[in-house]
Amino acid sequence: MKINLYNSNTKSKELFVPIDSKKVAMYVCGPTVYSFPHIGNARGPVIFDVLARLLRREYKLTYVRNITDLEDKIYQAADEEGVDISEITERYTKIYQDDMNALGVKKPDIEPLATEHIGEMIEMIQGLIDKGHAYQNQDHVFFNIDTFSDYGFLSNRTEEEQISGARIKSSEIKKNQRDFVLWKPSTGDIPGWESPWGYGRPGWHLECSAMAKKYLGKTLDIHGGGSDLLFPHHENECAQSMCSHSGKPLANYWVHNGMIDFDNVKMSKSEGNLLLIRDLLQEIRPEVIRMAFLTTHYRKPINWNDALIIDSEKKLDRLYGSIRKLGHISPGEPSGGVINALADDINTPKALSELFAIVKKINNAKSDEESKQLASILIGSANLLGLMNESAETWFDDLNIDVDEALIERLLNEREEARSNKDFGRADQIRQEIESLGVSIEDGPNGPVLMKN
RNA sequence: GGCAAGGUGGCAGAGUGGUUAUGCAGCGGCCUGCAAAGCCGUUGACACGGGUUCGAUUCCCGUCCUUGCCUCCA
Repeated sequence: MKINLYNSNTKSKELFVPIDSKKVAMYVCGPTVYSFPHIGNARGPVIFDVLARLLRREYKLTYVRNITDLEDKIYQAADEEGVDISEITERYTKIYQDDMNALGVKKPDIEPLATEHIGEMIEMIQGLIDKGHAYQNQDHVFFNIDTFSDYGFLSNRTEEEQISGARIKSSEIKKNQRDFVLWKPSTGDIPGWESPWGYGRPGWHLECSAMAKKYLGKTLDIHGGGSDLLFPHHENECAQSMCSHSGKPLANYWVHNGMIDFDNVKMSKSEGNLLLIRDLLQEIRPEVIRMAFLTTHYRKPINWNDALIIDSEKKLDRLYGSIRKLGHISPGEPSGGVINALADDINTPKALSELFAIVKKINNAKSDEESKQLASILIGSANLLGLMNESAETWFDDLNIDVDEALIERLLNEREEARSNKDFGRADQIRQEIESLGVSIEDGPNGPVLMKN
């Protein structure tokens, strides 16, 4: 299997060749745990989950996704609620993990906490100071950008561009206004650790560099994250890591997922248009959300709206519909078409079209035997995308609405009686009544089947 | 202003230098008491203007428009 990935660094699709032909090291920037994750927070995890599933077919993958439990917004949240910082971080870490699990995102191999790696960070800062890439000033330590001539290579920004575009106020304690903080002092209730530069805490970008190095080595095969992290977060990670590791690249392949828009406006805290996963799951089944993500190629924006949800649900209806009458089917080997689509820069829309091609074959199959064989391939293929995790029975039975089952049962019996008496006017009347309750009826060879409207 | 992505049929959304995406919706059949589901067939597209080419939706240039990043953000 040859995998091609779009590398943000070179802005082109490249053949993926890991450093070790048997192993792959992948690091993805995880959440800052200070509030409920929103739908945008889930896109990356779902995409990288698909990539991980694909990679595991071929390689021994070590997938690391960090938890940032060390950040000023967390302290602010704790302060506002009047609770301990750990209460905030533990609560939202749990919620994040639960939400991801609901969406069928498998756990990464390692989920390190920033607060458990302060030692590694201090060590990295010291190394940078020793090499002349960082300097201390007024209890702060800054990365000295002027010592890294490649600064800006990842996000493709020249120095002039960074300065002309920047609205950062020039700081008196920095040598260059683009220098970023590696260590800063902590006062009051803000947590801190003892360090050679006084009591304080690390700057934002450092944790990823330190943890990536610890668990995966100096150069990663794949580094992933949202496209909005490209600058400055990943640029700064690169600077720190490369200067710490005598110029070795931090990652060979940079993979960035696109954002989710809401009415064509980016969903973000500052826009105040956050859609929480938790709230969404009240109304929508998790697999529908996952399908909605996979409908669009990962690098493009997704516009989130009701039509997308309805569409996604119907796609799943078609997938599950094809295996509905076949009983229990075990997942088989995924189809080559699906694997190839995913291997081509995670082309999930193409992979879905391959799934529907199998559905068509199942529906056209001449025998049950043939259908079942194809269904096994379908499920195995869909599983690679993290779809079709339940049985068709569960999918269609899960009406997910409040219904008076006894009432429907009674109406159903009444209708069957009318039908057997060829009183079709009455039968249709009852069907309408049932449909007004949110349930539709399908008459099949084995009697009527209920479906959600 | 700089950097980057994109404008595909009614909607969503892949892809391609020359013939089919796919899903939903529509239309005509089959099936059904009627429907639904399923099947068969079918309408319908590549922002605009140039250029390269035997031929461009696909490559190049320009125009218009949309979006993201440049500041915490997935």
